[in-house]
Amino acid sequence: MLNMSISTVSRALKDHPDISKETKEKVRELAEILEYEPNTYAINLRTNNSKEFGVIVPAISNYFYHSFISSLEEEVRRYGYSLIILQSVDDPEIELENLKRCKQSRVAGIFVSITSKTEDIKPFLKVEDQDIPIIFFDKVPAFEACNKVCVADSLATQLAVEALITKKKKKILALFGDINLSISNKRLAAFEKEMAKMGSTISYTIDFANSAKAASLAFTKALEESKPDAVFCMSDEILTGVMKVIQKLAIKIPNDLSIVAISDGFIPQLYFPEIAYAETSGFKLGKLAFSRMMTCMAGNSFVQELTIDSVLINGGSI
Amino acid sequence: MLNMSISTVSRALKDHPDISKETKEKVRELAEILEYEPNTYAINLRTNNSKEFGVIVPAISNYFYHSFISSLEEEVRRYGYSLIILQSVDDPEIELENLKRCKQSRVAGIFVSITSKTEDIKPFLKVEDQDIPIIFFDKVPAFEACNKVCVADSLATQLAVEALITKKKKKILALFGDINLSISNKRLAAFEKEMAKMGSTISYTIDFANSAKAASLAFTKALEESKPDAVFCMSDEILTGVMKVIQKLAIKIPNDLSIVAISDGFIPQLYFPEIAYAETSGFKLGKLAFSRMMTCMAGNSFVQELTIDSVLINGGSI
DNA sequence: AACATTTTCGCAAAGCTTTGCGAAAATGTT
DNA sequence: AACATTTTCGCAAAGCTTTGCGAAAATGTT
Repeated sequence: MLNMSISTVSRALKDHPDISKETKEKVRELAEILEYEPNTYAINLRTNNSKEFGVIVPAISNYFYHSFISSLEEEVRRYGYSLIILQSVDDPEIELENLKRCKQSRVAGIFVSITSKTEDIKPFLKVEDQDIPIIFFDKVPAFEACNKVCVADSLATQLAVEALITKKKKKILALFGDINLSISNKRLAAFEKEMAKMGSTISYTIDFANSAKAASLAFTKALEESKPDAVFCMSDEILTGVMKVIQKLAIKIPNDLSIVAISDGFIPQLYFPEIAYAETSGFKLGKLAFSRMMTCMAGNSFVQELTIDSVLINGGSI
Repeated sequence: MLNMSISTVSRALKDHPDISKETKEKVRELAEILEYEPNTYAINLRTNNSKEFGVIVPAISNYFYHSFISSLEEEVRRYGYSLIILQSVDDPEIELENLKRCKQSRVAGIFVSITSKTEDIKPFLKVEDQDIPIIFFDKVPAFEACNKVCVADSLATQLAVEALITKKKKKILALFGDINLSISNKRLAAFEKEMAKMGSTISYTIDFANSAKAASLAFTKALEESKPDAVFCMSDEILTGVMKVIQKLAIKIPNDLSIVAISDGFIPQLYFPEIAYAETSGFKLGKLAFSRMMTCMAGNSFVQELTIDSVLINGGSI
C-alpha cells in the first residue's frame, strides 16, 4: 500500500537506522490503522528463539509452587516473556513428556522441580546440551553439575530449632514428611545436628508422616507417649495435621505446648496465635530462579547451587 | 540421506496414505536415530494454529485459581495442548496487555477471569472476532453475549443458608466480601432471597469485609452487638478471618456458634471441627471450561452461560 | 562539475514445514 | 501386449519474518 518493500517495512517497524524518519512515520501510521501485528511464529522460526519459559512442577496446587510461579511470572513479564506451566503429577514419565514438550516448543529456558521419584536426570542434561538452560528449583536432583536454586533447608531448620531452645523447651517432638523425600532428609539431618550441639540437655522424638492425616495420628500418639513441650513441623502439610489435633483437644498454645514450623507463611497466619515459622519463601525463590536463568542465558556462567536465606517470623506460638 | 524428497519425509512421518510402508519404516527409523523433532514454529506458521491456550487471571496465588488451573492443565494435556499463564495483578491495563500477548502468540483459545476493575470488554470481543474463542470463568463480565462458566453462586448460597435453617438457627450473621465485586452482590442477593422466604422467623445481620483482617474485625464487632447463633461466610477469605477470632476467643463450634461457608474445600478442612461448606469447585470448573472451549473451537455453538452445581459438604460446624 | 561519501531502500535467500497437483512407476485388465 | 488404474513420490509454492549485500538516490567536497 505504501509502495515500499517488505524489508523496508520490517526495518521501519524495528526502528532500524537505515530507514529515514519520514518512512518510519508513514509505516507506523499505517500499521496502526491496519492493526498490524507481527506473526510470532514467523519471528520465532526466523530468529529461532521464543519468548517463553517452561515451568515443570510436580503439581501446581501445592502450598509452595503457586507463590513461586506467581512471583516468577511477575518477573518474566517485565522482560517480555511468558510462562508455560506443565504438571508432572509426581510421575517421572509425564515429567519426561513435559520436558519433551518444552524442547519441542523451543522455549528459552526451563524451570523444573523434579518429582519425588525422578531418578534419571540425563534427559535434562541432554536438553541443556541444546542450549536450553535448565534451572532446578526446590526439589532438585542430587547430581552436582546442574544449576539449582533452593530454600535454605538447613538454615531454616536451625532457626526454628534455635527458637525453641531460646524458650528453654526440653522435650521436642519433630515431625517430618515422607521419609523418601530428600527435603525430609535434609531437614532431618539439620535437626539432628542442632540436637547434637545441645548434648543431653534436650530430649527429642522424631516421626515421619506423608500426609496431614498421618501427621495428626503421629502427633496424637506422641502426645500420649512422650508428652512433648514443643513441636517442630517440617512443612505446612505437617503443621495443618498437628493444628487440627490441637484444636480438637483445645490445647493451649503456647502455654501447654509450643509450635514452630517451616513454611512460606500463608498457613501459619491462619491460626491464633499465629504460628512461628522459619520462612522459606516461594516468592523469593522465584526471583532468584529468574535472575539465575538470565545469567545462564547470557552464557558465561558456571554451574552453581544457590540458596535463599531464611528468617524466623515470630508468631506467638512459642 | 535417504535420497527422498522433503515432502515424502513429511508425509511419511504423518502416516499419510500416499506413502508406502517400506518408505515410512525407513523414514521413521532414521528420524529415530537422528532424534528428529519437528520445528513447532514452522508448523504453527504453516498451519496457523498453535497447541497453546492462554489463561488470564487476576492472580494465581488465589485460593481458587490454582485448583482451576491445575485441573485445566490436566485436561488440556490430554489433547496435546499447553497452558500459558498470565497474571493481571488486578490491573485492567496489564490485563489488556496480557490479552494482546495471547493474541500475538496466536493461542488456540483464551480462558479469562477478569479483574474487579475491568469495565471495557470490547477488546475481548475483538479478539473473538479473530476466531480465538474466549471462555470467561469465575469473575465474568455482566455483558451477555459471551461464553461464561461460573460457580453456582446462588445455589451455593442457598445450600449454605438451608443448612443453617435446618438446624433452627435464628440469628444469622452474614459476611460478604468486597461490596464492589459482582460475586459479593450475587451471593448477597441470593442470601436475601432465602431470608425473604423465611419471613420474620429469622433475624440476620449483614456486613462486608474486603480482607481476612477486616472480616475478623466485622465478626468481633457483630459478636458483641448482635450475638448471632450462626455465621455465613461468603468466601475462604472471610472464613479465615472469622476462624482466627474463634480460636482467639475459644468459641466452641458448633455449640456456641455455627459456621457455614462457601469454599472449594481446602480451607474448611484445616479446622476442627471441619467447617461445613457449599462446594464451589475450581477443579470442576476447570473441566467445564475446557469442554466448553472444545465445543467453541468446533465452531458450531451459540454463546452460553454455564454453571457448575454445588453440593453441601457437612463438617460438624453446624 | 566531477568525484566521494552517506543515506535510504530493495532483492533475494533463509528459516522449516505443509500440501495441491502432476508425473513416474507399478500393478491390474482385457 | 496394449491400455487403464492404482500406488508412490517429488516440485514448487506458500506461510511471514529477518538480514546481508548491493544499488540507487541524495548529499557533501574539492
